[in-house]
Amino acid sequence: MTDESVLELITGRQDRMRPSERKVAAAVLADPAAVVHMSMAGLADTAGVSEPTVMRFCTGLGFSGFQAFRLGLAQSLAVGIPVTHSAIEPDDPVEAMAGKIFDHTLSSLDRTRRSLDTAAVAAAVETLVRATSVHFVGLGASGIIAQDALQHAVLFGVPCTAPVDLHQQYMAAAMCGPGEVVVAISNTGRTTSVLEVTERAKRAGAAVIAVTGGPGPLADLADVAIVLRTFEDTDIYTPTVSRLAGLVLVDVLATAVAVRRGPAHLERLREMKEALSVFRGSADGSRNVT
Amino acid sequence: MTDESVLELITGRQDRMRPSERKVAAAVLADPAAVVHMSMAGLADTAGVSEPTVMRFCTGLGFSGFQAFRLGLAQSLAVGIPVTHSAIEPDDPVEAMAGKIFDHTLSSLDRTRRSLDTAAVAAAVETLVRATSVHFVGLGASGIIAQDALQHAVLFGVPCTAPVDLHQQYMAAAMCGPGEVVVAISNTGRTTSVLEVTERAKRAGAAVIAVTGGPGPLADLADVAIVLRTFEDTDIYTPTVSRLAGLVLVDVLATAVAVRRGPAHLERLREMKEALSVFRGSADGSRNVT
DNA sequence: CGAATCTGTGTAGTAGAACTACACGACGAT
DNA sequence: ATCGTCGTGTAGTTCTACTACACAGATTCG
Repeated sequence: MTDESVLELITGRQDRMRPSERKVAAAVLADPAAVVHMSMAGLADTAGVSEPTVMRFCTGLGFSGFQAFRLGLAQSLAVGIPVTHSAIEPDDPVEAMAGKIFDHTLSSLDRTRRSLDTAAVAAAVETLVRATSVHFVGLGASGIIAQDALQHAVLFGVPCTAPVDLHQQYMAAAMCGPGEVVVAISNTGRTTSVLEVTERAKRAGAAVIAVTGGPGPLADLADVAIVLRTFEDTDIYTPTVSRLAGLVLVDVLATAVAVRRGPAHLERLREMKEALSVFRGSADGSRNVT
Repeated sequence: MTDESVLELITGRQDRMRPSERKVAAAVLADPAAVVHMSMAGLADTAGVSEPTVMRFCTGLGFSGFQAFRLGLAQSLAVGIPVTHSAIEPDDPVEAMAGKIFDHTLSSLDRTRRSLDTAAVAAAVETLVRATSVHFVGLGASGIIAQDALQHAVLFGVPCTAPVDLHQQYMAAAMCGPGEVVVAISNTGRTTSVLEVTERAKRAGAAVIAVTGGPGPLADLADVAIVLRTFEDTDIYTPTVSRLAGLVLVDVLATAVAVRRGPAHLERLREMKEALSVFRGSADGSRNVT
């Protein structure tokens, strides 16, 4: 599993390619979905080159042959074409926009999955398991992630907070003692307020887990830094995928910690989930999300 | 694009299959990743049947042949194997759990994408464009979606609210007038409090958009019902994907509405995003998410 | 400035793959 | 008990991916 999609790979290398291979690249980029169902001869024909050229194109990309290339391309497409390759146009109908946004989200989460540093995640889990209490801090979209993490508090098994107010965040950080953990969330990793809160928490003796979109001040500051790589939000139309990646990470952390806490803890959770069904009219207690 | 993954398709049909085809199904289900790189002869061999049987298996599933089947399988796998087919075990290492949760999330969002009723989304956009103000209501995980929607309020271009408190939600609903829109979010679609709020909003003359995980009381009540199909959360280990699907939908609605509001509105948005950079130490104004 | 080499491309051939027509055996029905 | 049908494997065919080789153009070195 590489951390780059086939489409990215082609785009990146096409200027280093030989002229005729570049023709193939153009043909693939023009209509990737069609290429998936083509034979080698078909692609060679539409690109206006010979079959061996297509073959060289595939091997040059690192694939063992045309078959492997086609398979890889199919997988990249399944996960969705990022908006980098199909931007959202103002006059798109709603269906097209929905499709593009879902595609972009999926491919972006796919990148996060591929580039995720599992060792860092494991370290974070270890830290959280040892924690006596956990504080989630973040502003804006990252604040949403913090609030969502709080909803999973029962899974973490220790008292959790996620103050929405910045001052309250700072107060919580300042009152931290050893054994407490602060999870600082910021996609940019350079939101000054969050950095200040984090610094204060460290000084107070708390362990800091940073959740960020890339290296930066926040990651440097933290004891454990989890980087969530997504496709950058360059355009105004571009949906903000970073918060989704954050939520998935919350899922991972919460379940991993819950599992580590042992079967007794899980049993209590199950009972709690069943009890939640009183808020619903039907007696269907198997569902667990409102 | 069908709304079922290949793995689901096989699982669903395997009891209606002929004995030898069932062998093939078992072989595929046992190690789908390996099958992707097999030849027809290879699969026939590991399943203990002849090549034409494999062929019949593929055509029986609705594929034109083995090639098409293998391609479809590859795409299903790229999107991730849902936990239905690879459950989370308590003694999984963190890396495995992270992988499975990401896989499950991706495949679940893929299902949402495939089964999304774009006509309903278009209708919702239409309703929102006409709105004089919008209120988002929901509790628990769905409350998170409401809060996230509020973060996109600027995109909607009209005053938005998303009260966290249930009573405040009810009050907002009761004070609605014609032209106002209530977006009611509930994955189960049967959370009684949310139903009450929604009913009250309708009586007050507001248009109601329901965001729910399936048909039910809430969907019946709404003027426009958007159903987000995900993989059901049956297990306690299972991550809760419904909120992610909700967030993506929020993205879709927000961008679609913003685009519909015209270029002047978009220009104001761009300026606002640039202004947001003052909260960051660096002068990097191109990023837009904290 | 010319010859040699090397890079880039297409041609021809081959092994193997996917797909198809057919035949055999087993089971159920009349 | 025999006929028919359903399920399965065998043998053959076509088309596919892949490979070895040869030619043309550019480049470089004598």
